[in-house]
Amino acid sequence: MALKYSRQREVIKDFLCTRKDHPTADVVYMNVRQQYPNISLGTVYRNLTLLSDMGEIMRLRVGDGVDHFDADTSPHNHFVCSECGSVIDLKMENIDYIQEAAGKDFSGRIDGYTAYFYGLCGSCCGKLQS
Amino acid sequence: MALKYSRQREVIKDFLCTRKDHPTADVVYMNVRQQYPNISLGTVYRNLTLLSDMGEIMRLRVGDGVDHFDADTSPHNHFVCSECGSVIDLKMENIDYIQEAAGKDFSGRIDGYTAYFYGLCGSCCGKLQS
DNA sequence: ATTGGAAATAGTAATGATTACTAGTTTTAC
DNA sequence: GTAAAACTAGTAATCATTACTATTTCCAAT
Repeated sequence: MALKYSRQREVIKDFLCTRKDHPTADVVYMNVRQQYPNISLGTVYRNLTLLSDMGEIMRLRVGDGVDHFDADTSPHNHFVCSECGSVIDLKMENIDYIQEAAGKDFSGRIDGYTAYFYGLCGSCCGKLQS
Repeated sequence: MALKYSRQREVIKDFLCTRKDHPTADVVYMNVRQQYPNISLGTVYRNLTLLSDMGEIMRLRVGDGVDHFDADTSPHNHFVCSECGSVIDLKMENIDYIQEAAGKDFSGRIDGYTAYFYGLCGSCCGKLQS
């Protein structure tokens, strides 16, 4: 009996599945509280960690000091806007080749990688052309 | 007169140049205090930020919750050991092509990327084979 | 060389994301 | 039904980093 059902965890997972913008724990908390008014922030954090440990969701450390979460666990890369901070999915060819490249002259074992691209998102790009 | 000389900044930069292990602000603080006993942690943080803003050093956000700093500003990639947490330089071919790949089907502007590889370093790899 | 003011410093307090703790509640295997 | 294990809400603690403040240092112009 490793894992027990919890309504809170279900609601958190369900909410995350409706979003494609990689919300932070705090954003998840704010939203989930609409349907589940007295859920605790600690519960949100614990379940997000649990779900990502189980591989049901992904934790994104994009380098802005706050963890983001993604219900889409299929392999894909992310873009982070330097202006507005939004985290966006990238549609691009597979680049797993870089993992091979990294392992060529390395004495340890490489299990994976994370790649984040940054710059200006489409919306911020337009705004700054005035 | 934008930037003024400071002995503290010089000592911090000099120390960082002697290290290839990408120390954290706290490690820099501990070590610099040997030659400069009453330097403040805030001064270390402020100068590390200043130096990286000027492009003299690099700030590495490897996703372990602590910033690491690197005096080597030439383009290269990093490996993070999942076991011991050490951050190691990788000797590998240039992979800037992934930035082109990311920009192909993207409406914004891509200015750069960060790629971190993870797994077991050579030393931890050996220890876990018992 | 003196000096005025901008930039830097030490020391400390504040911030903010995340984790830990605790007493009580829910789930579930028997 | 029941008991143990897992979970929860609420709160306190942690820890990296930033902000604040009174004082000191650097340096360009006199």
